[in-house]
Amino acid sequence: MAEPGGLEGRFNSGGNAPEQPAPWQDYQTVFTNAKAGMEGVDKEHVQRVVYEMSKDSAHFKNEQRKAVALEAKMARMRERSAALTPAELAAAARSVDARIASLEARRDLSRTWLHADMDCFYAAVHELERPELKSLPMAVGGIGMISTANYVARKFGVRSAMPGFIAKRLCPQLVFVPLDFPRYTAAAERVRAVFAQFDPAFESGGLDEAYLDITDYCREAGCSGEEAAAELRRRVREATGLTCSAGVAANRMLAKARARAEGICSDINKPDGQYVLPHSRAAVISFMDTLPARKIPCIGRVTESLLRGVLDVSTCGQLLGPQRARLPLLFSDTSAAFFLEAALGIAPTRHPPKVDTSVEPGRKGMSCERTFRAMRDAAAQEEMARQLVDSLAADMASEGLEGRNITLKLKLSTFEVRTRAATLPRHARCAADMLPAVLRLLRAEMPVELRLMGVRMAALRKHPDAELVH
DNA sequence: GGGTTCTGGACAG
DNA sequence: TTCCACTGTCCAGAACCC
Ligand SMILES: Cc1cn([C@H]2C[C@H](O)[C@@H](COP(=O)(O)OP(=O)(O)OP(=O)(O)O)O2)c(=O)[nH]c1=O
Ligand SMILES: [Mg+2]
Repeated sequence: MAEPGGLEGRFNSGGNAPEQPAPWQDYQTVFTNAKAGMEGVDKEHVQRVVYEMSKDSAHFKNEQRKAVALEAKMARMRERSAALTPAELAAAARSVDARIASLEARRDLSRTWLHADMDCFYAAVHELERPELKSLPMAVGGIGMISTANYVARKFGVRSAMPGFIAKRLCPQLVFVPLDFPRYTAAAERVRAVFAQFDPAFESGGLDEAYLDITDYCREAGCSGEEAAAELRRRVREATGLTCSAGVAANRMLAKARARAEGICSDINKPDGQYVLPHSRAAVISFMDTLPARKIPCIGRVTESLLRGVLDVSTCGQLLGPQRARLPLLFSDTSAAFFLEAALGIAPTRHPPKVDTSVEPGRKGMSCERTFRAMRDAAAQEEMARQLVDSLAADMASEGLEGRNITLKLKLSTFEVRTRAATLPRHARCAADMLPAVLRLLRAEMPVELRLMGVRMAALRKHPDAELVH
């Protein structure tokens, strides 16, 4: 998204706290971002435990390597920013302002969007069948990795994407429940049946969330977005026993950001909530003004720190401030355009056209990867490749797909990731047609000590004699 | 100049 | 089969093609 760039030293040259932070305070992992369920958590304690359990690991070394690379990129962008001339900045400001004006002229506040997100989804599904788990700290996943945790566990600082052994240290009584995708899929189906009542064309993002254009529903039911959200949550609870949170606003991005601002993903834990952003330009502008840029979907940890480190920007309002002229000069055209639209609170208000999945693959790629105990043995690695290719081929067959571009993914014991791709002479459908290329790619990397191997097929198409599934 | 392929990486859930 | 996952999308930059 972002790219090397230049700088503007005066904005952040001397702004650091005088006291040196303890090393664990400096360890910015994904867990340092507060999330739903984190109220009343001793964040310092959590951060210290995470740091102590990480600091001597290969994983930690790799994180440091990435941090150094990010720092270097930031330094290049600062330099470039500092080198910008007043003439360049003035010209850029004119074009940015023209773009803002034209975006503003086409702002569409006529639609009503709802973003729905299930609360603690995987954990809630398990609690449905085993109610006794509700009062126990529980995490879904294993000792290696946690997918999500219930509210009791979150109070201990346990959260998504946290390795289980660290979570166990934070909360020794933690109960682990293994992943059970068939259950989540079944629950998602029931939830989606409810979503369809409000918008038959709803778009799901993963198993547990969806974007709904409820404009038509509201008109037909003669209700407000707020009332529709309450009704949707009521029907979801009635049909599934699960709770969800909803954001309502004039477009999809705002609907999600509105909920993220104080519900999901916020410091305050508010499950089963709904959040409405009024359809007025003033409301949108004032909401965006103080909204942390990080709350915008697509602005992650890295982009957030680039914006802060290079431009001293942390809110959407600041994105539109004096620094706006630097955006197109420091970031790619697409990134800069995206930042502007996002900061203005502008996003698509219509569903994209549907693709016919009986003709189109319905996806761009399909992959399969596995983590295992460090492995050096070449024969064992080749056997692993065979297994992965077998299961990939089986997955592709289940959707009647064949592909022409195969990628081998390796994660070394050092956590360094390598991908090696090959374009096949013709589309491959069965494992036997994929394996030779995969083995060739693998052998070219040997000797290596691996902790993960994966295979991915792209350039997909539906093969001619594919049966239409149900 | 354009296109394509390959690689690494950000992001999301 | 584990002491930091797995699946999928998109993008930028480099290398290579014409
Ligand atoms: C964030 C995340 C989620 N998941 C899975 C587990 C989650 O239950 C499911 C939905 O993700 P989320 O909606 O991000 O989380 P959640 O539903 O568990 O909790 P919240 O109440 O805050 O919405 O996706 C992962 O497997 N890995 C991840 O890193
Ligand atoms: Mg959720």
